[in-house]
Amino acid sequence: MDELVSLAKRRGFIFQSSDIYGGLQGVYDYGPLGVELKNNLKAAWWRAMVYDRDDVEGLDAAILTNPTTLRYSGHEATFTDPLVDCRACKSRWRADHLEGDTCPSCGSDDLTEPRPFNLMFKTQVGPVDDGASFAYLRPETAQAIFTNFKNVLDSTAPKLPFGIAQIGKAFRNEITPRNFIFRVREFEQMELEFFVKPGEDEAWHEQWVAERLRWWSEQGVNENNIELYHVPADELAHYSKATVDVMYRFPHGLEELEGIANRTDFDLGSHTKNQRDYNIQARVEPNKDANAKLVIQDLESKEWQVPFVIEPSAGVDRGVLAVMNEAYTVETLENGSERTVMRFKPHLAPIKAAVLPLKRNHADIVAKAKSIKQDLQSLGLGRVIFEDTGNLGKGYRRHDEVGTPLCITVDFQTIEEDDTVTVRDRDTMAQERVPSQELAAYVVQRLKG
RNA sequence: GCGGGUAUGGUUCAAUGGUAGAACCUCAGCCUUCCAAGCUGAUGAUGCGGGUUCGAUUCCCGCUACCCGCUCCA
Repeated sequence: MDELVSLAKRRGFIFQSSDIYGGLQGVYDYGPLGVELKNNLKAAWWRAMVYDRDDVEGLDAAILTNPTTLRYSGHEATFTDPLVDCRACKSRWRADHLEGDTCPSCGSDDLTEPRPFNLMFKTQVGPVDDGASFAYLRPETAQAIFTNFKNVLDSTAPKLPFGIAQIGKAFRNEITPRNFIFRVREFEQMELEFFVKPGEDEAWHEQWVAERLRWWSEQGVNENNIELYHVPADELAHYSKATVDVMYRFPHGLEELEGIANRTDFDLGSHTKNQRDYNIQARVEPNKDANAKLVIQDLESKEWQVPFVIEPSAGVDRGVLAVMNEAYTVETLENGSERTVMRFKPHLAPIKAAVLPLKRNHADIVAKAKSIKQDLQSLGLGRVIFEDTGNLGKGYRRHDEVGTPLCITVDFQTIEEDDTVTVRDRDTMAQERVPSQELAAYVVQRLKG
């Protein structure tokens, strides 16, 4: 982990946030390469979830959230202050209100450990902080998908099963942020809420677990480093009927990368009005505030029903960490020297290709290299850079370390003889001469692999 | 939140009660230079605040951040 952290900083992937003022616990910034990597990962998710499917729509909702939303979602009840349960009389106390280690009700000392809650960030709305008007920073992106359920239904007229996908920031006042970007207070989620007919939920749940494993594999995450964890009933979140966690072998241990939950009809059932008109199976609090029915009509029975929802919910930052960990390799070369290589899949690589002039002070070579850089950049593949280094070998190693799949070198042969360039492969270090005219097509082809 | 540890250029380390040295990186230049190895030169650091002291990077206290364990679950 230490090596990864120092590489991340040295090469501009990830920095401590507010670094020059001593940092801020559990908050990190993404640097020039980090933002590319993260964007690429999110784009890959969006492509797989939205573009490649015909049954999912996207959404980008606000972070500031009406407290009522989080009351009915159950978060206000479960994300509150640290609580201690008395096993003897089943009473529950705020840990900071206890005097000593005994239950104020029955005197028993058989208490649970304080449960670390109060995870939601609050902020005041409007310029005057009189406490009367506040909002939460969303603790998950999911809730806005539920509260927009009718809007999406009305605007896109989907039929079950269908999903709504969202990528965005979420905030939790973690008691113990730790392990670099693994557990942080400001983080990004990629969440799909996939709505299905009640009764078909379990089959869809299994299908989504399989689909998500396939996707992580496509991102270069070795299946040998993944384990599924079927969350036991007594550990399930308040909304869940069943949850399968995708556990990844992070540098600090086996931990959750993504959770795939069967949230039943809890969320829509909690947020809908006229709850009694529908056969809601989850136990929900009576809702007196919602102004919309979050239901969909069954095409066969014509009945209006609250669908079940399967939620694959992945951490973007955790994904970045996993992908970086997978990519990180140090190998010893034949001449005894070492090189560090980030073996990112090409679609995730922060820099797709680097164009290097053999001599930095040879005007024709430099001009040709810059021209090729512009040509490749215009292909829209992602970031292409002109690498004006004084030493070609150093340039190659530098790009190995940031995971650039291809290095293109302009030399004397290019300008004096046959207008070919060398393309050097990050993983094999093999070189191939390619005519300049064919370079664009060649690069496109290579980056597909 | 509890217990333990750490904090020196971008990175990795060194040193000292008299204000810091290296390697690598970076930058500028030279060399028809394809895998970090040549030459010349340059930038850059004691996390923050307080105390002790003639003087603190060094000793003490507090804070902050990071790491390990408990905890957690995107």
